[in-house]
Amino acid sequence: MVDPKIVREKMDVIQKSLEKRGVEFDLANLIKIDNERRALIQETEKLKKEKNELSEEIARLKKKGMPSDEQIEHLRELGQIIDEREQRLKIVEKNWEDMLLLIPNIPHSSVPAGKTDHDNQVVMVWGNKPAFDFMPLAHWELGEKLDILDFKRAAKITGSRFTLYKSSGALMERALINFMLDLHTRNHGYTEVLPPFMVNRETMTGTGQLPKFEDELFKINDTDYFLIPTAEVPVTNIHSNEILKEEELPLKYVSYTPCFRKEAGAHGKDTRGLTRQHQFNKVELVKFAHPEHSYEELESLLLDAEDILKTLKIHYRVSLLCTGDLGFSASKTYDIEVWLPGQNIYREISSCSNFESFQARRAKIRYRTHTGKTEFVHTLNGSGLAVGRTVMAIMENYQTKDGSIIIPEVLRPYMGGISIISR
RNA sequence: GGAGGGAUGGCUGAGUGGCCGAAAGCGGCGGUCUUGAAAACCGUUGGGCGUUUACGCGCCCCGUGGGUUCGAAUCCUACUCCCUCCGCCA
Repeated sequence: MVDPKIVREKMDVIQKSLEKRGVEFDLANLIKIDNERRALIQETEKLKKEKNELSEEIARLKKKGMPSDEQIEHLRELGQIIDEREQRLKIVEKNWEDMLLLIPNIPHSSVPAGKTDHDNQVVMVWGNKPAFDFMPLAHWELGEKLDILDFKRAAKITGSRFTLYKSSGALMERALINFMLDLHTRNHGYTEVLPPFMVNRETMTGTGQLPKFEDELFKINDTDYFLIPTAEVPVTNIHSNEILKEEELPLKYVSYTPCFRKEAGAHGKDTRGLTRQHQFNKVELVKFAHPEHSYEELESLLLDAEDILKTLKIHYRVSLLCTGDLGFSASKTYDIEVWLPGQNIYREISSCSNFESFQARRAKIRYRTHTGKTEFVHTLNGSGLAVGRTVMAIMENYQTKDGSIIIPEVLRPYMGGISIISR
């Protein structure tokens, strides 16, 4: 949620932000509702003050003599008027909040203007495309030939966009999860957490998935629980409604979870292989940072995520997302895009964002400053990394002419020492 | 799933209809004392909203929502969560 004070006092800032993002929103109406809301608050509070004073008067009189019937009758009437005002206020307030929750975050000043992902800026490139003296295959071809990925049977079991991993494929997925968790906990100072994979509506609202994106989520029938689309949701909400100590910031968590997404609107896109699934595994990095240091923390978060690909020795580049491609809750986002020689494309494998106080305000995550005040923390997160897409990247980058896959050195201890997957 | 018990400030814990936003203790912070520290003593110590240049003033919050009452932390009600016992179960 954006700061309501900014909406009220610096409407042009919000207006510009909406334009940069290419989002339509009736700001004038929101301001109108806010004014109505505040007028109602002032009116009811004035009445309440009057009521409180009279009430005390009656309490005093009761001790000595009896209060008059007229006074009690007057109070009763006052109470009725207040009830009526409060009911109106409640409606207006709900309306106001509903609208506020639909305003996207304000992009950071360093975010380039742009409309689509074509306007994103490549800010760094690591390594080189591997040279092959044969036509490299896409991972789905390799996976089926090696009998380690079975898309047909997954479709039989559930439906499209699911995968059955087998033998070394399943082993590699599991190995990567452990490798990533170990690297981030041992080398980068993150605390491992294993959260619930279902969350309630309030939690989903805290990180910004609700109310706007309900149609992208899987909801459990007959409950108000949702399957998480990313560990960001449960992990960021670990500290919802809490006041943290300034000196314990930044808090850093790493979490493995499966992720469930409907991917509405992506029909017909990336239908083959592991790229776009309704269920996939991800190791996620989450930080709670001091507002003064959150952009430094974003840079180090990005490096922590990059470290996985560096250690696996896979070529990638980093893009800075433009205003039009930026997610609803984010102020600034870097995408790590891994090279996939079998498909001849770069593909997003991690997205690292600073949400500033946007999620913290929704989820009420605060810290106490040295002066004793409470302020909202800044929340950040990034994939470290998407596991299925990492399997995909290893398969395509480490393939050999005969269709085998060499296991990256660092992964071998996690895979029982094997160095190659072949038929 | 069945039967009971409970939810109060950072923590422990009083409070069963009217200066209770809440006693007391612990913890935290500031101070006195001390070369320094401890102990002791004194003071201070929740959050949100509205208004205000500011000092301040006002309103709301005792798990959450509704209700009774002139007045609710206190009474009623629904829900949520926690604890104990029984059943079931990985």
